[in-house]
Amino acid sequence: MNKNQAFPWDHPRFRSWIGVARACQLMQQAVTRAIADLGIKPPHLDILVNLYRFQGISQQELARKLLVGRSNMSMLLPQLEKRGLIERNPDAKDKRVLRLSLTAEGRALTEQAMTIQTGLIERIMSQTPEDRCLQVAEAMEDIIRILQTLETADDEEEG
Amino acid sequence: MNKNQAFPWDHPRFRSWIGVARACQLMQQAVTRAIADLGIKPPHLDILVNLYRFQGISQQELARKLLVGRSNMSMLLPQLEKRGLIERNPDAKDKRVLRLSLTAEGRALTEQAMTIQTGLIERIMSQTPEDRCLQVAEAMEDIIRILQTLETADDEEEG
DNA sequence: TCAAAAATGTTCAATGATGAACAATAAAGT
DNA sequence: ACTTTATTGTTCATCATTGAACATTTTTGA
Repeated sequence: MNKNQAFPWDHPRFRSWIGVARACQLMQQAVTRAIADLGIKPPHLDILVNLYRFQGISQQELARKLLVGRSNMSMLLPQLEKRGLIERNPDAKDKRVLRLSLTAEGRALTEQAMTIQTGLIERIMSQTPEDRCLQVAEAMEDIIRILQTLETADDEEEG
Repeated sequence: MNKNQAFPWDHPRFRSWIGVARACQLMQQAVTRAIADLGIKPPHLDILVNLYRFQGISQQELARKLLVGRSNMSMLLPQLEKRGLIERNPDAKDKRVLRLSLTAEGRALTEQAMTIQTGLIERIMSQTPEDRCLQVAEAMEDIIRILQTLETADDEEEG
C-alpha cells in the first residue's frame, strides 16, 4: 500500500530538491555574515560581481542576469551610486538606457568580496570531488533549462 | 599565467555553485506562480507542509526547521490563523509555547499545494536519472553539514 | 510621415525577512 | 526559597523584492 509513496518527502527526487533548497538557504545566510564587515549584503554583491564582469551593462540587462525585476535595480543601484561604488552614465545612442560601471573604490571592494565568496564556496564544496561537482553542475543546467521553458510557456499562455 | 584561475567564474566549483543558486531562484519563482491560484506563497507553503508533517509543533521548532527567525513566524502564522488554515493552541505544560496544527481546510489546501509542488519537482528533475539525483543529494548533504558547523563556529566566537 | 507598439527606467504600495528590545514563563544555580 | 539565566513568542524599525502604473524614448508598420 505504500507503493505509491503517498507522501512527498518519501520521493527521492523530492528529498533531493529539498536538500538543494536547504543548502542554498544556509549558504545565503553564511554569505550574508561573511560579507557583513564590508557593509554589503548578497544582493549588492551579486550586482557588483556582475558589473565587475560585464562593464557598461544596462540596468535591464543586469536585472535579467540576476533574475529580478527592473524596479529592484531602480531601488538598489542609487544606493550603490551614492556610496561611490558604481557610476550610472547615459547611453550615447539610446537616451533611455543607463550604462553601469564600477568606480575604483567599487572595484576594490568587489575584489575583496569575491575573495570571501570564492573562499566560502571552495570551503563548502571541499568534501565534494571535482567530478561530482561537474555532475551537480550538469544536473542544475538541465533543471535550469526546464524551468526557463516553463517560464516562456507561461508567457505564451497569457498572450 | 592563467594557472591561478584569476577570476572566480573560471573555477569549476564556483560555476557549479552558481548553477545551484540559479536553479533555486528559478524554482522559487516557478513555485510562486504555480501556487498563486491557491492564494498562498512559498513561505506559507513551507509552513503548511511542515505542519502537515509535524503536527503539534511549536513556533520555535517550526522556525528552526525553516531556517528563519522566530519573529518571522510571529508575522506569518497569525495570517494563516485568520484565514482559518491553522490553529494555535497553548501548551498544557509550558505556558510560553503555542502548539500549531492544521484545520481541516488547511489540510485540504496543503494537499492541493503539495500535489502541485511535487509535480513541479518531478518535472524539473525528469531529465536527471535517479542515481544522479542521489549524487546531488549526497553532495548537498555534505555542503549542509559544513555550513552548519560554520554556523556553530560563529556562535562560539561570540561567546 | 505618423500612429501604434515596445522598451527602459522610475515610483509607489504591499509583503516577507531580519535583528534588537521586550514581557512572560521556566529552569538552573545558590 | 530565591536570584539568575534561558527560552518562547511578540513588537518594531529597517530593508529587499515585487508588480502595477507611469513618463520618456525608440522601433514598427501602415
